[in-house]
Amino acid sequence: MAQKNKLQFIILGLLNQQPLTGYDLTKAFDTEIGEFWQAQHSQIYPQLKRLEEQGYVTHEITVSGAKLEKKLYHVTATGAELLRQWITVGTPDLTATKDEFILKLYFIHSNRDPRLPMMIQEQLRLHTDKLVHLRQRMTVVFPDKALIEAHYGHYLILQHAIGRENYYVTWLKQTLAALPAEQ
Amino acid sequence: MAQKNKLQFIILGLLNQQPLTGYDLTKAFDTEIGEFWQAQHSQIYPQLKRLEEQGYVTHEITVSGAKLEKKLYHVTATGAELLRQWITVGTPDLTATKDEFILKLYFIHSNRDPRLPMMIQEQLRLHTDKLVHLRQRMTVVFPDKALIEAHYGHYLILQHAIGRENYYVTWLKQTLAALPAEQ
DNA sequence: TAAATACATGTAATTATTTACACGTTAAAA
DNA sequence: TTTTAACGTGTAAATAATTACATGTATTTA
Repeated sequence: MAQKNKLQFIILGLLNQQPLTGYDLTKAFDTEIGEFWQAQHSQIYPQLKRLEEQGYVTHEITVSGAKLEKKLYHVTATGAELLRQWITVGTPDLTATKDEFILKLYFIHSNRDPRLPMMIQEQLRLHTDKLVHLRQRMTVVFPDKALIEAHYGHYLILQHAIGRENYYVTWLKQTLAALPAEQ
Repeated sequence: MAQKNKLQFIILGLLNQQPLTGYDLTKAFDTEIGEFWQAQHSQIYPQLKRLEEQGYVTHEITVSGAKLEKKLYHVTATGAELLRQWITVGTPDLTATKDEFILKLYFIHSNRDPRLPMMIQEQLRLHTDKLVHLRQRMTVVFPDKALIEAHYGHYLILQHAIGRENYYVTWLKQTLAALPAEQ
């Protein structure tokens, strides 16, 4: 029971905060949720349809401008209950992170491999950029304590992501510094 | 080009160290590789067949006991070259970690939610156990410096995993301690 | 006002991954 | 010596996820 369709719960969770369109949901995966889960619109629209068939969400049509129809989805009482249950049951499976760089490292046997410095420097750039981006988001999304209290979980996961990237950057720097000097 | 069949490279990388059977490869995903990638035997056997059709690996049959046939796979010259290329090209995509617990946190809005302490404590147990297990592996796999030098990449990823879990545990403890006292 | 970008919703095809089915051997423990 | 666990190799079915196809509207910028 590894996957169990987590996407449905994420959608329910997002809709439980406020009614959204499929397009809005898709965008949510580009920001904070995207830090921990990804989904394309081609996965989201069919999932919304299924959730509606099962009675967990409903939609109303609104019209923007002259004729553009939007479907604004919101959770039903049973949908909210399903969400509550998902959050309440245990989460005993630690899924392994699929990190391609780390995977490559495994196959490098010598600390004198000439590719190592370049590889680590590339990751250092990427993870430093990400860290900067996350810290920036923290200041934008949580400028004051009232907002932290109103969206505590969101605050926690941003804080967690920052700490995680910070560790990654620290580890990369250390690893780079520990490499033998080039001959 | 998000996925690009990384499994094939992992298999090539493992076979490049020493000839292995499909069964051996499957087991490798239970230990260190499993820390960063998972695959079942139902994925591995067909992949081995495809790699052989493409000329990247070959196999020889050995017999264990009276009649148990094993297929021992090893990489070809072109297979080794494909592996080398994969390691050498850049790794610019930071794939998001899919962490179900963190996902659930996002939908908890108040730091007074009665489920929070229980949820964090469960994760604390899980990640502490994992940390203990990883540290244990470090002492078992790398008892001396010579082994570290011979398998530097393997050492690095174990060290990285330990640091990552250590951060996770620290963050969970901190988060638990920062929760408001129960009423 | 024309063009570009963002908004908006879907389906089809392909690939990746998991779970279940299926069969047989060998070595170790009870 | 029997039975259990580990060894060993595969396929089938279902689900998850990505990429490509397909179409049209509204708003903003040049």
